[in-house]
Amino acid sequence: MISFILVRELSVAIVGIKDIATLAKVSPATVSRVLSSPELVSKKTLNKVKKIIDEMGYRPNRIGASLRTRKSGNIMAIIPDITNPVNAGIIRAIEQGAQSAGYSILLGDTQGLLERERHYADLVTSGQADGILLFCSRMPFKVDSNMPLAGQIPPMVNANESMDNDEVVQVAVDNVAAAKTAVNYLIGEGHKRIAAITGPSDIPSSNERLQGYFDALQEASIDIDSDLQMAGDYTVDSGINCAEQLLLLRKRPTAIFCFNDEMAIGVMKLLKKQGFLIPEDISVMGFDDIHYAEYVTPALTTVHQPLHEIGTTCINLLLEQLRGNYVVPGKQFLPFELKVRASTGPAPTV
Amino acid sequence: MISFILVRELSVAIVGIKDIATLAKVSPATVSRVLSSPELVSKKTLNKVKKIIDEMGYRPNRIGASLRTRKSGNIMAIIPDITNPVNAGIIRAIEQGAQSAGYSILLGDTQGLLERERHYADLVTSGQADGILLFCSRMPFKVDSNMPLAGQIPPMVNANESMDNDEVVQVAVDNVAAAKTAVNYLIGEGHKRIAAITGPSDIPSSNERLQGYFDALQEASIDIDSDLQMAGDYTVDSGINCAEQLLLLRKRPTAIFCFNDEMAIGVMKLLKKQGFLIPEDISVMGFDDIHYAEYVTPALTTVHQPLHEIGTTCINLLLEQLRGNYVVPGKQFLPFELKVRASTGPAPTV
DNA sequence: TAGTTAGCTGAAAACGATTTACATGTTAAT
DNA sequence: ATTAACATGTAAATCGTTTTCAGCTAACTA
Repeated sequence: MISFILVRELSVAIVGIKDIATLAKVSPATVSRVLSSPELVSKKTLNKVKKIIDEMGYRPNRIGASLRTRKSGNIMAIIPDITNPVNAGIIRAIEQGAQSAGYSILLGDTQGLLERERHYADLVTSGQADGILLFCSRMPFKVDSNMPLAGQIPPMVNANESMDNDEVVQVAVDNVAAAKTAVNYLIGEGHKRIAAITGPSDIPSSNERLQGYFDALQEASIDIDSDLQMAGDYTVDSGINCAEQLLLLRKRPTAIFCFNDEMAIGVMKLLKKQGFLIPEDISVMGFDDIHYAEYVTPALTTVHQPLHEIGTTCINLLLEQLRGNYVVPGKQFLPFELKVRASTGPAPTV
Repeated sequence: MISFILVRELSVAIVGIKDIATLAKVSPATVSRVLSSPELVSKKTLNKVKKIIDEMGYRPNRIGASLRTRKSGNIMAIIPDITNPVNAGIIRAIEQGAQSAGYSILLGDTQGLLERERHYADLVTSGQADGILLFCSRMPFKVDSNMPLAGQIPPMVNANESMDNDEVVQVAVDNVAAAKTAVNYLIGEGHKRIAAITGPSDIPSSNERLQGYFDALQEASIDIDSDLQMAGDYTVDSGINCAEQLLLLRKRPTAIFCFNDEMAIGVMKLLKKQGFLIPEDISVMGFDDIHYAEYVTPALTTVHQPLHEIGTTCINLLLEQLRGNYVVPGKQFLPFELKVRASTGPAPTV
């Protein structure tokens, strides 16, 4: 218990730029230049200083530097749920890109609470982060909608969600096109009664998927039956509940399109429990293509999202902004892919 | 492109403690006190200053404060893979605990690379973080093993892994006991040929589980057959590969104990593909109890790890250290639970 | 009334780097 | 030999806080 304060003084933080300067018999400024603009200092002093730095194991204090340069070297990632494999996959790619550009990721799991989104967004206001990666759909800043957005918010990119503000740069899959593709495939298999289990109604990406669902049905001249639309909340349990409701219907659907894989897994669980055959009785389609979609039984047909690509695109667009370069705002779409597996098939002929 | 520098100057960063002080006609010191020790300032000035702070939307610059206080308010989480649901689950709990204590989590995904572990550990040396949550088993610092560890490393807790250094505080499930429980259960079901698919041999927790496996067999006087131990790498694919090898054996196992659920899922996939019945022909046991274990078919019997509890315990022990309090080093075990589902059953009677 | 105390407040010195402006030393050109 | 140009180095200001120390006022005690 001789205490960490002591410890840190002694073994870690004691050596500063001034100490190095003294030991190398140069000024602190020279040491600083050795580290950040070595081309400005003579070979001889460069080596001399570098050697001392090595010997002493000197690490420049980032806080001191940040204060002066007004750059923290951190990027704030604001995420509703890090436990969600889609988010985790994207984050992983982001983290890689950030680290190789010398940035660190600050992780903020908000549990969907606006309050916490705001809190984390404030970290950039307070200098702890230089930019934001936002995985939710709400603007975490108070903005004056009469003024151009660019002047009001820090560098930011909206990842894998949609905001209704066209002035923010957004990276995601084209949800309406993707959902439409999925439903078209089901229609192609002869399905006419296709149910949709959506996400929460306040989540734009869910509404976009719903739009794609409508579009596909409309183009195929299939009547839209509102009994076939159920609102889930992206959890397995909600998939189970919604499926229950659907099975109670007088005219059951022959296919169920779930707006994420979790709910699809729930749906399959219930269907199997009730003795339904998948896909012979009812086809099940997911969305996301999480890792496990492939391993449930039957393997889940779903829409693949390119998580790694989404992540790298996000971080690149953010880094570009952080470099002070202009990035054209608006949605940037990445390609999705329909993964046809065993959970979908032709509509029953009865 | 009129640039963020401009932007930030104008709309965000311009108001500092001095501005508030000037406006409120007090000294910066008083403003600081209003924020951090309001009991030291009179009601009247308190209100006056608070009002100005509100009006101006002033947020203290954390970097400036950090420089002075030598506390960054950050905790470094060093994780081999954030995509792993076990890690993600723990992190989520940690993040909550950290945030309510006023700390932010810096996320470092190392992809298992020592170099990156070191890099992230260095962030505390450079003042960017005050403590470390380590999800791997290697010490990311050079330490002199002749000296007590306490003086050489910053506040740190080892999460869900094992380090062979008893001086570091560690939080996890008792892997040997857990594995032993799992294998005992299989033995109780009449299995005698029980295979083990381990993790990488350089991962302590995997070796601990192997030890538990040995212990259980030994106590039941079952001969240990080295053909039945396969080294996987915690991926679904390695589960598939190992299962393949096991099926090629002249005397096949009647149960397969996988050291994580991913590999168990792979094993089940292969078994089903080859027409084996689970658990009638072969029982499959996992470890971790990830979210999806419940939803594969048949539902996976596995060892449940209390992720949330592990997370909160980790963060609490770290916070305790950060407060300067002594924390007794060594392993702290959290209770596991055997979840018996459908993938295991009595040994075939042949 | 004088002296003490308690309660507030302010001035100024940190914290550890970067960076500007300037000084020195060296070389090359006239 | 003088000067200009350049290479190299230094001193000092700066970033935005916190915190120590001292000072002031008002209230209380003797």
